[in-house]
Amino acid sequence: MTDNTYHHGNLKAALITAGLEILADEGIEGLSLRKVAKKVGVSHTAPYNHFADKQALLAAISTAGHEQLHQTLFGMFEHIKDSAENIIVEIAWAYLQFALADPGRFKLMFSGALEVEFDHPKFVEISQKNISLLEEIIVYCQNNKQLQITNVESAAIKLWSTVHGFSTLVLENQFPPKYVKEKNLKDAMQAAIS
Amino acid sequence: MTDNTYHHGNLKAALITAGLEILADEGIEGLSLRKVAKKVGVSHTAPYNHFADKQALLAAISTAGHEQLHQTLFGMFEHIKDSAENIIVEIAWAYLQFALADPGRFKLMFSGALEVEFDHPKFVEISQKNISLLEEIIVYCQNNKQLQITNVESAAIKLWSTVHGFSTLVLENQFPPKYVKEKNLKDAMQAAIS
DNA sequence: GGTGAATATTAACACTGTCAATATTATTAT
DNA sequence: ATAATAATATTGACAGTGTTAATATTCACC
Repeated sequence: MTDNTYHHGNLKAALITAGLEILADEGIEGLSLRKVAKKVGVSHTAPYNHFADKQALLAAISTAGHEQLHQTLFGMFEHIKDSAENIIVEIAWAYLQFALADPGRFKLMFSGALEVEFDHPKFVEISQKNISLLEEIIVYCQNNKQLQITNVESAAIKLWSTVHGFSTLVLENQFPPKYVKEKNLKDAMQAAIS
Repeated sequence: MTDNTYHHGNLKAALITAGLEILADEGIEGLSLRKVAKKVGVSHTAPYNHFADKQALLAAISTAGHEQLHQTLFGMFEHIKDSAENIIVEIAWAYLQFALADPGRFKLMFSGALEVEFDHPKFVEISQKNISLLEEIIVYCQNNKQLQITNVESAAIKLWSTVHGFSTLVLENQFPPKYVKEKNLKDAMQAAIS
């Protein structure tokens, strides 16, 4: 219950947010257990009381990232769904912006730093939530005549695949420069998901 | 010129292939500079005569992986182009199989372990070669009436994005289990890229 | 054959994840 | 409330990591 003595109080949450900060500041390379602990002001083995090992901490940070992504996409959808001409493109753009805004976070989220099945039901939950949101968006666009779809589930997987693939490849500089110039990135993206 | 004395002879190439072997055996976590050196039977600082740092070695291994991918896809295309009903699906399937066959290699290839622009023109070259192959395939399918396309470049980016995104998300277990059961993985993929 | 360049080795450094042993605080039972 | 137990944190150690500096060996060439 105290706040500056032996017991921290809510170390678990503090470690996760500190991890996200390090991710934003130094990228995925700088994210070490000891550095996270030091940032919170705690000994380098204190995290072991809350996470089995580094993997578990990374998984928790990754899950927090997925929650941020969900919040970003959900907020975007709520904000534009009655005004945007092409909702899908706007959502895809938000996804790419999320990746570019904090590449370290995005890379951790999709770097398989997790043993999904067993340990982290929370991750499965948020993952499900994200794809459900995509389905919701698709259904909305369908009703809105912005989209013609027969199988919503397949459409969601397809959309996520394309958007995620494009974002990843941009992030990793896999496209030859002439294909994706920075200026017309949004045009390139629109062409890629159309 | 000798083969078992002080000078190794072709250490650079040996390090790259040893790196690929470790990647296949132990995954990306087990890939350390020292382990690669030990596998080749050389001191742990010998690699520094051929690579500036670990990043440079990883970039070289990654480039070798891209060359293997190119060879795989090119060979597949040559083999099926006159017989397959849906070339695109077969190529996409080969891409996914390449990823699943050696996840460590695939992850390294697309894990941004490189400072593309400057150091490694070879990487840019092979990257260009791969997307050119995709374009070639698309043009072939276009002539073959398997595909209707207006802009080949955009189509290549779109195809690569979708296939790569789907493969990555499968590899990282991001799809909820019910969406992609192991048995109908190919069906799911076909739906995703159709 | 001797000289310089290329290549390899040994030794050391700071940093990492992890474990064992210990210390402190919180909670619960009596 | 006090004693016992659980929860939480610390210190110290260990092997493994990337990297650098200093040194040794071999190669290519005059």
